[in-house]
Amino acid sequence: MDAKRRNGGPPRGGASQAKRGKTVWDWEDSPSIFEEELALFEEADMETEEREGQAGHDVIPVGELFSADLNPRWRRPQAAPLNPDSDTLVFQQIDLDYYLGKLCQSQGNVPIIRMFGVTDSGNSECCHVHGFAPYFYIPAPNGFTSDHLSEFKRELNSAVLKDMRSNKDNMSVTVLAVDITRKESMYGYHGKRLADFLRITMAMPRLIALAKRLLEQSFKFGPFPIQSFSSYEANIDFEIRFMVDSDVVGCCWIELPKGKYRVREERKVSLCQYEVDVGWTQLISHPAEGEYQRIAPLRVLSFDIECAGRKGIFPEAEKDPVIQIASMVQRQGEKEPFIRTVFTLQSCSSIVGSQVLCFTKESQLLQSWAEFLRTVDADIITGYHIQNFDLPYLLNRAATLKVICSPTWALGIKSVLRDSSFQSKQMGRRENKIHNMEGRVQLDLLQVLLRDYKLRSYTLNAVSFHFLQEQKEDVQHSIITDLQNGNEQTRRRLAVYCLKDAYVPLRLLQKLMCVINYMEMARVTGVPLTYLLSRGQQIKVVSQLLRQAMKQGLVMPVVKPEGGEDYTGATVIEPEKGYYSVPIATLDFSSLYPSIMMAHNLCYTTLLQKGSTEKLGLTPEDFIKTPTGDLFVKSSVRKGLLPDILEDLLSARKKAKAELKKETDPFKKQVLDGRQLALKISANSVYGFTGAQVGKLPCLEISQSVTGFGRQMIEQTKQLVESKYTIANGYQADAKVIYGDTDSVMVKLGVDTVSRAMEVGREAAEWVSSHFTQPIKLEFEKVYYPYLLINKKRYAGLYFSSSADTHDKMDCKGIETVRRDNCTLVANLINTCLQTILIDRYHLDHSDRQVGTTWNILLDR
DNA sequence: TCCAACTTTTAG
DNA sequence: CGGTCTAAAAGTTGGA
Repeated sequence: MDAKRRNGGPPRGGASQAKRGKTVWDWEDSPSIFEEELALFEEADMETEEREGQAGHDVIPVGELFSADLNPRWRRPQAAPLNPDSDTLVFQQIDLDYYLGKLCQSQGNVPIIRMFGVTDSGNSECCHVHGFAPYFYIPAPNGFTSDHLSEFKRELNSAVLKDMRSNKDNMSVTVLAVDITRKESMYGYHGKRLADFLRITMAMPRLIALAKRLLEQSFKFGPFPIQSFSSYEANIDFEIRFMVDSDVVGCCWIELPKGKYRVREERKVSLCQYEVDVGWTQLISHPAEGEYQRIAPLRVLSFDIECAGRKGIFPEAEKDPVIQIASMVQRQGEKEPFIRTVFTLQSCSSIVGSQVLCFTKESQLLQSWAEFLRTVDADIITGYHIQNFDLPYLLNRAATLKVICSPTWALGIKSVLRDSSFQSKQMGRRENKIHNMEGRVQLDLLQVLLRDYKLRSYTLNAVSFHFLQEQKEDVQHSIITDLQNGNEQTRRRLAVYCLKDAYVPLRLLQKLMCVINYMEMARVTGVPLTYLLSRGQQIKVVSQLLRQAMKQGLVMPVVKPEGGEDYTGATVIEPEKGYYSVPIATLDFSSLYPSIMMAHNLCYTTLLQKGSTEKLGLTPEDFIKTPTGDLFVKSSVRKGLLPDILEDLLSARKKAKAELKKETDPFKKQVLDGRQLALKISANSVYGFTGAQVGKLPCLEISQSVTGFGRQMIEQTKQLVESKYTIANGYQADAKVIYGDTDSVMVKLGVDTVSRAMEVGREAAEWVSSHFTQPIKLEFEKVYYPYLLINKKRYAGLYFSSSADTHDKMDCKGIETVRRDNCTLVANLINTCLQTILIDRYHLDHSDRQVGTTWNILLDR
């Protein structure tokens, strides 16, 4: 009896049955709220379906666990037969990578793109895309003609072969092709002159860097002198190269027309229901518009493991066993998980609403769970801290017990662990474990939260409370082993805890709309979903830049990273510190940096490098000089790529917001809101990209000009407001800008009501806007009343925006209440103080004379 | 006790 | 290989 499944009455037993003396646990009261929730799932299931295996009484031999009769929900829907001659295959691609493989026996390895996806009917699919090869460019040397092509190719090929450390694949052809094309470098404006470039196509992606290095050092061929070549687009990931060239964006829908693809019956390498081969020019990529905005019914699996650690020692996979694995599987877009199961070591009492599978041997538990994972065939695997804990632990544990090393988790590819550490100015050093699982997207909720949310605490309990207002089942880590060594009731207690830990990430995923938001970001920026989770900000801009550049015959240079000096950023207006018991209007430039770049046509392609003006014979009408003294041509001469990208992003955002307003379907609303957000973030990261000094294409002329304009604008705004709103001009009082930071000014307009401040604020914003170039726009944002200005970047106030009668919130910036480097007592204390002096101000100020006097002393008046 | 250098955290 | 930006406050550390 290796595995059993039970379904019994309410939990019985308790401390009296525990083998270990004292009552370490105090739990045998009523079922928890979570247990009731689980039970409700069961009822819901019953209404819609006959009793399936889910609620049986029988003990099931382990071999039968995966039988379709017993666990019909585990598998995906049956895949209809696919006839490539008459059927078109349409699927949403969710992951895209490449591998090296042989097209036929005689030839060497070639890179093959692989797309994983899901069809509308929920069938999984793996598509091998053939025929796309990596390439890069170099400028053609002077006097180069097509007659030199073959010699160049031959020389480069032999140089590459000579330099290869080991020629494992026994390649003889590394350079597949060299062609002359007319291109222009995107860096700097040089009169729209196309020049000859050599497009060098290599046999494998990793040969690109090699060829680039050889050409950069010194390269001799034919009658040409030894020279070094700068390279273009040699640092582009192969996946991105393919996606840009074939107009595929992350998570888009792909159509394989009938007659254009082949179905694999044998030689299947994946566990997908459909596995097909197609040529890279045959597939159709649909832009994410209209019906192709939809999302396929993806399977999302969330899991959590429990280990029996030794007292006071963090569990180690080499020593401590895995005792439970809970899993929940949900279809994207549905409200509840349709699989709820926990695998336990040793017996465990039943839990209504979930399946309990008990094992006597840990190795069987692990093996069965791996089989479960393959059977469920999830598209997205989630959980909390799975990337650096659960998955590595399972893998190391399996290695220790010498099980499930092969077959592996997902594909026919062995899963291995890799350590990666990366450093950035922003994030510091960060160590991560990488666990390959081709075809399944690993979405560790902890990583998502670390990336996108600033929280006081990242424990699952704290996060759950923060977002869901719910506490976890409380089980101290120290008693896990005791619970395991107790009886089937204590192990049940543990299993409920484990199930909740698998359930909460699913809830969070839903609440934060992670899947939708990430998918929209992938679609907007054009990178694969997995890039968003494993890579930084830059790749998203590179992807967009390449797409835009390709349309105009521009190529992107490879620049060697060299850190330079920091450049000047934004201005913070010296605050007039104090407590303001009058309304303070706040005016903001919306999307300041993007709109500066658009208004002044700042781009790589419009930058005039030293001496270019004379060389190109440009008149002063053709270009502008930025506050930092850099020169850029006007859009009448050439429209920049970055302004183009930004316009696309911002107009798409406008469109998404308009659609959002009209849309009534809540699911489509979520998608549109996710898109709107992705577009905003993308627009704002373009500036950061140009200023990233160790980046793919830094251009400080752009970034320092942007901040330079920003500084100028905030000063000008201050002066404009203070010059117009004066007593001399017939206003009640002289307006005063009391503070401002980067893109905002706080103005004391001298009016005494919120509604009046709103009126004047709106008018002022509009008037100031008219002094700036389109699309720069100053907007009225909010009124603070009252307003406490402590210092630069530290203030608080009651926030009025939607209504002049009631405040939306108490807004605190930079103060202890929002900082995470104090204990909560400090935050609470300060928060109470602020509430008192901001919200209860009338009480203090007017009604209570005694306190009112103290108040005046405090305010120094 | 003071101060400069460094760290952490936020605003935008 | 990977890695948006600067300004600025306030706290910590360590040397004189």
